[in-house]
Amino acid sequence: MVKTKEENTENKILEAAKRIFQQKGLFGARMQEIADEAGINKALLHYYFRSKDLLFEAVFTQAIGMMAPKIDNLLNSDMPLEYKIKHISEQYITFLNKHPYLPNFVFHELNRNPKFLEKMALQEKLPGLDGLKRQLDQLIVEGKIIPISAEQLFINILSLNIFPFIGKPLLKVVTKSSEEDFEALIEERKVFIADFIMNAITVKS
Amino acid sequence: MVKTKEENTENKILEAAKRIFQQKGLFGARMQEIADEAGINKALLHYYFRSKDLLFEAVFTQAIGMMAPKIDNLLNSDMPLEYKIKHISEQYITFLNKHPYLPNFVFHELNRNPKFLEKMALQEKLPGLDGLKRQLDQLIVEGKIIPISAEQLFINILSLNIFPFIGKPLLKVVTKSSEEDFEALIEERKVFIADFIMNAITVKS
DNA sequence: GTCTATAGCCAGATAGAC
DNA sequence: GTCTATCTGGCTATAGAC
Repeated sequence: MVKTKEENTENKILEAAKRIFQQKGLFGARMQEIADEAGINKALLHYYFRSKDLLFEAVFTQAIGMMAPKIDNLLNSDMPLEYKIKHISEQYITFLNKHPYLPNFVFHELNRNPKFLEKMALQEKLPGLDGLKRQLDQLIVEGKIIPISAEQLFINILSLNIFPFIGKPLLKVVTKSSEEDFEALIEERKVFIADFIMNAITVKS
Repeated sequence: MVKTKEENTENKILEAAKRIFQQKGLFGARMQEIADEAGINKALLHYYFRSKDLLFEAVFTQAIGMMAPKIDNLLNSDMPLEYKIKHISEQYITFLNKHPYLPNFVFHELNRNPKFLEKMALQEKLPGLDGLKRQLDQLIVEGKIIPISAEQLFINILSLNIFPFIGKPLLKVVTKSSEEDFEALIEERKVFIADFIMNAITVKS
């Protein structure tokens, strides 16, 4: 009987490293801390991943890999625009609720070291805007939505979905929300964001 | 003749520390690096600020102090809502263009250590949503805007203005923008964001 | 106030037994 | 594969001359 994925050491380390790196960043994390979290000792970390940098890279690559497909889905599926916008927020927010540290982690490290994006050959993996652009042009010609650039709409969709997770500490204070209040606000956004965007771009008859 | 603000040592250190901390974060920054940037030696940093933590705190407090008044302006000035929304983006984006590392820095550190917000007694300095709420209620009753919660509108305004600066590395790649292209996109948003929001909340006659 | 030199600590990495 | 013990370098912080 082979060990399950959760039980083997390499995976235990990755899971522990994920938790620690995502909360503290590359420089804030300690190898000892990760070892403790994984229930093993420091030497084993180096046995499996050679160095802190390489362990970090493994965690970071996996994190990007979790966020990218969701974006691709928004941009390049064949569903109608309204359907996609109505469902992207629900999917994305549900996903981020399970991984609340992810946006802060990914964007902080990307800003610190943008060459991650090139280095990992993500240009080829990351989707472009061509699909969305075609879809928008069509709807604009039909007079169904106002003229809007795919770039700006895309930036808005991502902003509205992701920023609340990054800005949570500040937003909680300004909106005077308890933890439960804020969770409710986020939950509400699963439909609120889509309505807001559709209102903004739909041509009223 | 007294030294100008820019020339005195304490201020040279603060400016240098700001640049380094904002790019690398508390743990990524090195005291030696800050000393070099300020054109002095490490010992002087400790002479003026005692420790790395205290120097960091000085920089961070100042950073928060730069962002908060802009938010207060949005929430608690007496101007009409449409005027405020139309001008907040222009002001905020102009400001962030001059301090592009600020959002990433502030929100990363707030997530790492949310007690900064309480510790600095910012609850009293940070504005609440009461003013905006009253303004919205009035407009809703008059039938000029759709029913919308002040909390959600506030989160949206902040998201649309701030996120592009945090997400820049990713957004540049996905939108296939050069540095100049992306700057143009941001510039465009000074008016685009306001139009987008007003479209979303205005009741069409 | 500003400098050089150094103390003291801590974290990443390795050696080597089992 | 997994452990304990240890090396090594680098970083914050301080001592002390000027």
